[in-house]
Amino acid sequence: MTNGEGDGGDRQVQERGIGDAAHKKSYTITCSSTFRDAIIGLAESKRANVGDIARSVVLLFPETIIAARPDPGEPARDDRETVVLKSGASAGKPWRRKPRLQARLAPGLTIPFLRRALSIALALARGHLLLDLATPEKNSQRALEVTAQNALLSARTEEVTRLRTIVSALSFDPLSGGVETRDQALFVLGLPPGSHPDQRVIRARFRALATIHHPDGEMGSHVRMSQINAAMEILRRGGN
DNA sequence: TCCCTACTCATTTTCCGCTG
DNA sequence: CAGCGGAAAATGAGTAGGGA
Repeated sequence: MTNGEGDGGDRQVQERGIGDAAHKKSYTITCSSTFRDAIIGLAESKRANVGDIARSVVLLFPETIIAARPDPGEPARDDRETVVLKSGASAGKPWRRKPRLQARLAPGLTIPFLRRALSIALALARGHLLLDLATPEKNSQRALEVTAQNALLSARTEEVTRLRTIVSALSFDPLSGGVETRDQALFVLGLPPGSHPDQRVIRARFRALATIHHPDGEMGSHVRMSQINAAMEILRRGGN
């Protein structure tokens, strides 16, 4: 594998703010097999990975909220997974070890803290925190969970507002007279006027824009979506 | 416009050193 | 000495840039 010492490309990645491997650490999170399976299942259902889930909770929730969560804990003494090496000098040899999750995250975190963060993600996914929203005064644990939920909602609202601003700034201005010509259709789809993109490109562009501007979406715009549909219709009729 | 190359990052697999 | 855990190595996916 490459060693991450690239020059130009590395600079570009850092400038885009994607991050760099040197400032991440690989964590081995030992946990019960039940907890491990639940987190993996959650990750698969969300089309994410364990690192994404842990990162989301760590970013969105105050440290005190995560620390206040009960630690799901280490696996029981008889709770072990067997791993059989598939290659190398020890191929075929079975290894018994504690069930684990692995993730690459920023350094400075502890395993119990990450287990707590993942348990919050699990509780959210199962709707446990939402249930507690209705009865915040019942006890302090529930109050903590409501605070956590509110923190999540607040951060999410902020993010949506920010994304709306970005999408609005980057999107086409709706045409006052609607979409009537081929050039106008190309403009709406963000394609150069006079160009002749094939249907594959047009469909791909339509799908990308529809994902952003569909009225049911968080960034939705009924006017833009109507003009995107009209543009698609013109380019489809016109053939290419 | 397409393809190839170079690169980063995430995930999976493996191994080595520590501990009981 | 075997089990265990941390982390390195291997592998795969994704993306940008440049040249044909």
